Amino acid sequence: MARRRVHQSTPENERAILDAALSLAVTAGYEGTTMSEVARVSGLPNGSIYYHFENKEKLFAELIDFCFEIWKRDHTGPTNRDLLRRSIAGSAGGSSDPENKAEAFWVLALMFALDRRLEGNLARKRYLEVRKEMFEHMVRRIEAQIPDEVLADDPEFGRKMVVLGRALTDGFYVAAGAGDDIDFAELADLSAAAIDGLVARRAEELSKDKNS
Amino acid sequence: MARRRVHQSTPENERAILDAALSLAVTAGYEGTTMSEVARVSGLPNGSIYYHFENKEKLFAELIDFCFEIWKRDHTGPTNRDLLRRSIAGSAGGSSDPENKAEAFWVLALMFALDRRLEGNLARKRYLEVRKEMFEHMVRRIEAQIPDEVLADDPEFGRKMVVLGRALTDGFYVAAGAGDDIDFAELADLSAAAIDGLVARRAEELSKDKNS
DNA sequence: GTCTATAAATCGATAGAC
DNA sequence: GTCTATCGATTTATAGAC
Repeated sequence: MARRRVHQSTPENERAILDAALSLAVTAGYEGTTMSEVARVSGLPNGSIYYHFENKEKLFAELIDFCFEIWKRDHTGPTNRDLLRRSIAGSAGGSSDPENKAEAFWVLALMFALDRRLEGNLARKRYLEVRKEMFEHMVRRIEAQIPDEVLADDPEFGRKMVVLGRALTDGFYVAAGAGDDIDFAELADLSAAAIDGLVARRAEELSKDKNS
Repeated sequence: MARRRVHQSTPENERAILDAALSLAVTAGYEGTTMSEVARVSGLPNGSIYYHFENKEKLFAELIDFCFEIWKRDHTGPTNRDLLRRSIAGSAGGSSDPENKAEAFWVLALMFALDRRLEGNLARKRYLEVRKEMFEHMVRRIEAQIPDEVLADDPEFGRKMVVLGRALTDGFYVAAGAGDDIDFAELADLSAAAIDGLVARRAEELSKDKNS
């Protein structure tokens, strides 16, 4: 028999609730995920959910934070030259890998972005903040790969490339959700090549201007 | 006093119901749009909705068809060289132009694509069919703009470009929904340039291979 | 065909025993 | 802290008068 500590706060149960909420929300979204189902999947009774989390909004707000921490951990390695390729390729595995929290999170996030009836909802507000943090995070990473002359000419160029990259990533998650018949690995390469091409072309134009 | 015809089937009411459903669904999605609200906005009582449409699923399935017809009408002009640019630029005006049915439709469509709990839902099934038709429609249009040598070398190249273009369009609608601070017109140009660059590069590679 | 009233099911949330 | 039972609000859909 394993020892069991009795008089103690049990964050394990909160983890179980968050895990249950995530796995459900990925396929059903915010409004489609009911607190009863969260209770059932987590193995806890209905009332316990409301003991650990004040209400549905706050549960999902904490879920956003919970997932963002995982995302940051997965996207902070010092050596990673093709974030975009990885993100897009990851969109394909929505249903195949249930343990891939980062990808699961992204689908939930898209629903929060689109559902404008959730205006004012605490969880949606938290996601929009996280979305901005993710954006700045990726701007810092991509600017290191852009020639200095390009950034000197247009300091916003890196941000624009991130906007493009995020649109592509979001779009491929939509495609995965719609069940489009796509070779995600190949399209991820094409996407990366398309953005690299824009950077190269801009650098080329600038060097031409200088020599004239 | 205007004349009023009494004993007659009234498709005007069905139009009013479809219009009401669309304007609501754009901001609230499928599940967020209630039949009571549709009734209220359309000006008809609750029961009349169910007289004209069998149930919620069939109402939305017909709404998809209704919007697709508008979309086809707007995207079939013989002279239109930059579909992608227009689509992306249009994503910005989600809230500004309430009469822009084509753009409104796109947002509703994204929700149908993402909400996997609607598996088996008639309206979602209809959208996925329409999504395929839209895809083929755009493939035909883009292949006319791709050099023959490229298509001879890779007959699927046009389809891949449409996949990229659609991902970008979908992604920018997500960005608009999230309220991202973006110059959509400029990003639309960059997107078009990115895809044009891929085509040009492929054509360049092929002509180089031939001369070796 | 139009409209009211309401049924049947489900949701988020709470009360209170243990 | 855990669990059951249930409230009150909301949703889709129907029944039936007009």
